Amino acid sequence: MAPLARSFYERHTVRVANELLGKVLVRRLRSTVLRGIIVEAEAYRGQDDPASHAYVGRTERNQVMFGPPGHAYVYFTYGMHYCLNVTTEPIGQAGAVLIRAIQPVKGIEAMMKRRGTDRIRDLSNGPAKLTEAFAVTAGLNGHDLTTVGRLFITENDKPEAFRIASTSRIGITGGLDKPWRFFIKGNPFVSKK
DNA sequence: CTAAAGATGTCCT
DNA sequence: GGACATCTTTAGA
Repeated sequence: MAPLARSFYERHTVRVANELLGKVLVRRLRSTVLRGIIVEAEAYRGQDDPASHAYVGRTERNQVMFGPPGHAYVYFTYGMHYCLNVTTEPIGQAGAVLIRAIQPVKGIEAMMKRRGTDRIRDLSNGPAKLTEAFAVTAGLNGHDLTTVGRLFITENDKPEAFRIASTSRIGITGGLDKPWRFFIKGNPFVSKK
């Protein structure tokens, strides 16, 4: 399956977050390929969004959010965790979608080894968990997701029907009025309860 | 099972 | 110097 085109990402961030649900994240390592279905995502925009890193304007850390759409924005937080976003909106306009949870499909053995657990449900049901399972670190910050490289996103070749639910975003203090967290209803790999 | 606390680096004021 | 888009471990019911 070919990676999603740049035009997919070059739209309103909330719309992209919705449509990323059910898509497949692909991570290519030296001798392994990891695949998983995106089951939870959050939208973060710019000056209109107090919860966003880009709210304060362009800085060294968040500059990827202002760059071209369809790139990975990886940042380090809480002193020990990485989180994976994909950039959205046209160049110059900040936007990113945080991938919060993934349903493992392929390479589960390798994920278990990386995560140090054999409980499938705990492999990638949270933003920092999935980056560890998928070996995503700062080295992938700014990586182009529209080519078949180390990391990209494709359509699911075995799609199943699902319904989308939305709530306020998690772990933030500002922008709680915006229901910009989206997840697949009833999916056991969604974080929280 | 739930609740509480600790770990820990980087960014921004 | 304080806050942080989190997870794990430990203690207790």
